[in-house]
Amino acid sequence: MLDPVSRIRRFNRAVTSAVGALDTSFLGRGRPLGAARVLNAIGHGRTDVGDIRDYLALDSGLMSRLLRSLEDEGLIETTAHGDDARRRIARLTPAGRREFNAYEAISNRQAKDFLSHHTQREALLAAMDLIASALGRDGAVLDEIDPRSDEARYCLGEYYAELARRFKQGFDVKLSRDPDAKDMVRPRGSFIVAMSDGLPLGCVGLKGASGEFAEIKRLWVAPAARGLGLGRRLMDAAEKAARELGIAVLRLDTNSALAEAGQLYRRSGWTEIPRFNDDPYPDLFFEKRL
Amino acid sequence: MLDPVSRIRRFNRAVTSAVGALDTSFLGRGRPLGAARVLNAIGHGRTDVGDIRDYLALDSGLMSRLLRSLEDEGLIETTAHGDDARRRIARLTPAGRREFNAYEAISNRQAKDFLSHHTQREALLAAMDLIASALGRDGAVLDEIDPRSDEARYCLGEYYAELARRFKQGFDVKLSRDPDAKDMVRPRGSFIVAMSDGLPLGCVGLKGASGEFAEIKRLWVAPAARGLGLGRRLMDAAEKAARELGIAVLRLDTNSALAEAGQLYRRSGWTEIPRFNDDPYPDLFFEKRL
DNA sequence: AATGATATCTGACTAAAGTCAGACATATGC
DNA sequence: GCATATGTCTGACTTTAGTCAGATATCATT
Repeated sequence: MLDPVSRIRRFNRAVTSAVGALDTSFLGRGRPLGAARVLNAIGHGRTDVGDIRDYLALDSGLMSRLLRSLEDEGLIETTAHGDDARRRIARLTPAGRREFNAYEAISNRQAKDFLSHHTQREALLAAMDLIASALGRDGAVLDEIDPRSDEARYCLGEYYAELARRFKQGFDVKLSRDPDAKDMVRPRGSFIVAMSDGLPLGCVGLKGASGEFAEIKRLWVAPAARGLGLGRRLMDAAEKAARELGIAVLRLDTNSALAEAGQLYRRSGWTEIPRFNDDPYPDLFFEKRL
Repeated sequence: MLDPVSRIRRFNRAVTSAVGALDTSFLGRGRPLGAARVLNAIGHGRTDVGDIRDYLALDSGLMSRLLRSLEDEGLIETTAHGDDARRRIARLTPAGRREFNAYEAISNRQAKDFLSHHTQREALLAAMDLIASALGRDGAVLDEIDPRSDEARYCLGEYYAELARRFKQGFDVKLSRDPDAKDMVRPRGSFIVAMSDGLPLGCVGLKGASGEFAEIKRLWVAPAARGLGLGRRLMDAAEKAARELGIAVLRLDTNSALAEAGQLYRRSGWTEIPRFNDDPYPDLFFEKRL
């Protein structure tokens, strides 16, 4: 009764019926599920017909007919792609936008209903994040963004909060050598986030232009996404950016309380070096030559 | 990006594609999904045709045809129900059992694959338990069982472990007034577990025959299932059993460290009374007249 | 300009799922 | 015993999903 496989299968059964309920409620708008799925994909910003076809795993003939039926209903318009007239772009008409909003409202209401019936909301949401990340393990996309953007600031906030929890003496950004955002933007450096379906799951900063070496800063992975190799991917991406910027030597500082991070560095070709700055928080220092 | 509704919807999307993958793998056995679902329902112990129809939400005509096709394949047999000859009972033939096992193997393999790709297994399983319980909130079934059965012993083990965590001074069953199992079996008392799809989610004991009152003991709800009103349901079931056994006065002892429990008692008609035993652990005592 | 690759569309299918009215046998209440 | 309700089955549909072989237009390369 405790065996992991039956626990997973119990989860599968519970979730299958929940998904079925959502599908059924979508039928309430008098449109087959296939057409509703295409409309929703377009509404969520997928405009390229081929892209939608891949995403929904549809046959090209079926896709074409579904598009036609939505067009006949006056919900979408299709135009040729500017660069390549073979490709088609689908867009919602105002009527289509209204219909899409109605589907959104159904989904949102279901989500709210679910939440409102439960007291331990944060635990439930954390569990959902964890599972969504685990299921969509290949789903996280790495993006280079501005370290002052909302997504980046969210990641940094979580990162600082975690340091505060894990360091015995707490953590105060002001006491640490906080890198200037401009040093983490090309051409001097870079800032990379891992996004999964709108949720930031991790980040890393490459702080360049401070002499003979550049630094890796602010490597963070959301608790929900640990154990999926995201830290590795972020580090690889940061190294790649460093190479592109012509950086030859990378350094970083960390704290021995962050054991997973230390392991990751050692396993990916970093070597420990003596202290190279006077920041009060780190007690471990690494270098890697590219 | 942090709003609860989008987090739930991200979870929905992740899970929808996972469910789709399981469905697709079921098609590998050359049978349409509808027939496979019926076969699996029968294999999992649903034998009553009407019950299967409700569970899978099938039209009676469709259901009948699916049964016929499984019968033609030699996988099931149907017979009339003993009490009511209108109702039909479906059972697997040996060939059907083999085919069902093949589907089971597919599900089990998928579950194992999923686990083997992740490092934080316990966290993942705990999250799945939590969500499965939350989604299947009406799914928990209360059963009266022997307090020496595996399910009961599992619940009690979890209960003791939780007390040990929550009491400052720890918890040792041997120091407490551990009720004799025979006092929690009819006709003297009762022991009730809440089972959800094979997983015990909670328990409560009714210890009778010790004089002018009976006692409620060992009320426990699994962390994954808290906030769903299961404690209330268990207490109601225990009171019902007490009434059936002709018990007029119920008492219980608890500890103020278990705040939720105290709240539950107060909200369901129990009144605080002076200490009525010398057990070292409890510091709060309640009574309820039926 | 010719060739081959690519993106989409059309026509002609099949399979699966779902619907509905009515038939039939059996149960239940008076 | 009779009327009514219930559970299952059959026949005759419709709708949705999915498949496949070309047709057509466009792009990239030589």
